[in-house]
Amino acid sequence: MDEAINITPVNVPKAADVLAGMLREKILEGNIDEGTTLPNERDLGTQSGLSRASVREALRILEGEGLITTRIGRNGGSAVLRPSSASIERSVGIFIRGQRIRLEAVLETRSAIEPPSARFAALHRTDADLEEIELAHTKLEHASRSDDIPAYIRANLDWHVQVVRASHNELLIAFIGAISQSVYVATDVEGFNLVKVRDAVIRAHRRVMDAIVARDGDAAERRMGRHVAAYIVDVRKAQSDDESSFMGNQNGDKPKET
Amino acid sequence: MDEAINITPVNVPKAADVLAGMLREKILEGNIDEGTTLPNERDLGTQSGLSRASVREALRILEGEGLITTRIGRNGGSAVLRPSSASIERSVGIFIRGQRIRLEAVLETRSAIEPPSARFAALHRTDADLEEIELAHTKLEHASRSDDIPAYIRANLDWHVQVVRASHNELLIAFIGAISQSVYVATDVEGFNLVKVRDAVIRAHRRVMDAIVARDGDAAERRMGRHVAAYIVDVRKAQSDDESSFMGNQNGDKPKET
DNA sequence: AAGACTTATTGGTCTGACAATATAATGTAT
DNA sequence: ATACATTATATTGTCAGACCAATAAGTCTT
Repeated sequence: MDEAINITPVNVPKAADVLAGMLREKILEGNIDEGTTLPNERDLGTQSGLSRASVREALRILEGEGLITTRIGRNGGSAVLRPSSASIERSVGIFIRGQRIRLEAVLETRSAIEPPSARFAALHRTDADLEEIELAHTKLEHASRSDDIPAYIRANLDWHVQVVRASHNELLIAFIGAISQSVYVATDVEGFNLVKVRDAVIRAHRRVMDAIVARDGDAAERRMGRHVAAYIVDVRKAQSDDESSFMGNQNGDKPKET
Repeated sequence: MDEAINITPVNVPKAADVLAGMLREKILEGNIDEGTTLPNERDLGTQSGLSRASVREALRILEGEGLITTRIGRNGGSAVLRPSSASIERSVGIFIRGQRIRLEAVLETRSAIEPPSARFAALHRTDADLEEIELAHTKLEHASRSDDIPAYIRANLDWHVQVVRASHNELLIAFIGAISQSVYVATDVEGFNLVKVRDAVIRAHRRVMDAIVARDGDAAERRMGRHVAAYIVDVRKAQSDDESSFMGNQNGDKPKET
């Protein structure tokens, strides 16, 4: 009896899942131009033999995956989309909040990704990339001089994103973008964005940029590594009184103002 | 007239989106234990004032985000789930396929993430982590000795995943898991898994493991960096005849057999 | 030619019903 | 009393059909 029928657990996929899977494959196959609209919901129903309700559930799934966008009205419908990093950013954000990822771990992840990204930026950059990075740096300096802390934090974040963009590695860009929102929350803490710290940040950025301009990958990686390491130390110092610093809350939950 | 009413584009969220958003917040808030079931669809309908169809669309969205799982039957319903890395893996997979990310970029991403992960592994590892890594290494050696290439590739991949797991950084673990599938496809190429290469891989792994055992972060990062760099060179060499090597196809699309 | 009106197409939502399924409750035989 | 078969029930899965809402194409008027 050891070689009995022995079937696997019964597989009962839902109609909407099946249809979503079929459409997903068709889209990822790549033979459909972006912007092309799928048949309308009623036609999809008759073609697939499903009700409109099931078709709509399938479309909601695909919409959630960032594969289509749906517009109302005449000439509306579900248009095919090239999946962007937005979907990665969303799932990473949910993961961080839902798993209560420690702030420390988010910064650690950034400190892992950015130095090699800086290396690739130095190796693969174009002149246009340099302009973007310089522009972000100028905005950072300006925000720092005018003591506009929120603008400073945003500009700081943007500079880092621009550097990674210069790597021309879409996955690294997506990963950095995904954790940026959390890093933003993390660095919005009292006593962290003091003038002294800000000046050090600006000088460190300058050194990294020099290496990228010179296409010196080793130096770019090394300098960026030191920079983000110092960053972590400063953040840790600035919030040492806040013990339970996980990322479960969307609000800033910054320490009390004194 | 420069300061007219000037409203932003009209905001017309769909009923299902609104409900999904409310439920998402409630879940991520964290006050609901995993496994708790939401009210059934009809109750959700009456409570929210929406039809069951809209409620179901909302639930499909949440299901896609990995926040709930829905079971049929009495005592069924939608149970709250802790979001796992599975959702990240799915969105990254879609991104890689849909954006036609170059194979080169996937390997490059891995070569960026793994060396710092090895450093963290050396710093944060437990003895249990070491056992897992050793186990994976033993399997790798065995597969190599028995010339079981598929098993060898899987074991190789698993070893790398185990090292990153030892870093105890959930985000890095999720990222590596997400690109592992693509790396698997990438490394399943003719002429890459020769005995000579396999022996070098095993020796390199040994050196990385020694550093992790010794809690030597610098050495672990350096050795892992050299290892994955050599990896890329070997892959590039083995598939130099295949020009259009992007990740748009789920099948192996390995070079023709000679 | 410009603007106002009409109409057609499409997604958005609701209602109500029935089918499928998994568990709970109940009954029955040992 | 316990093991097992049967029935009842709660819940999701699916469908059909209708109407509303938004948008753009078509048409008419001036």
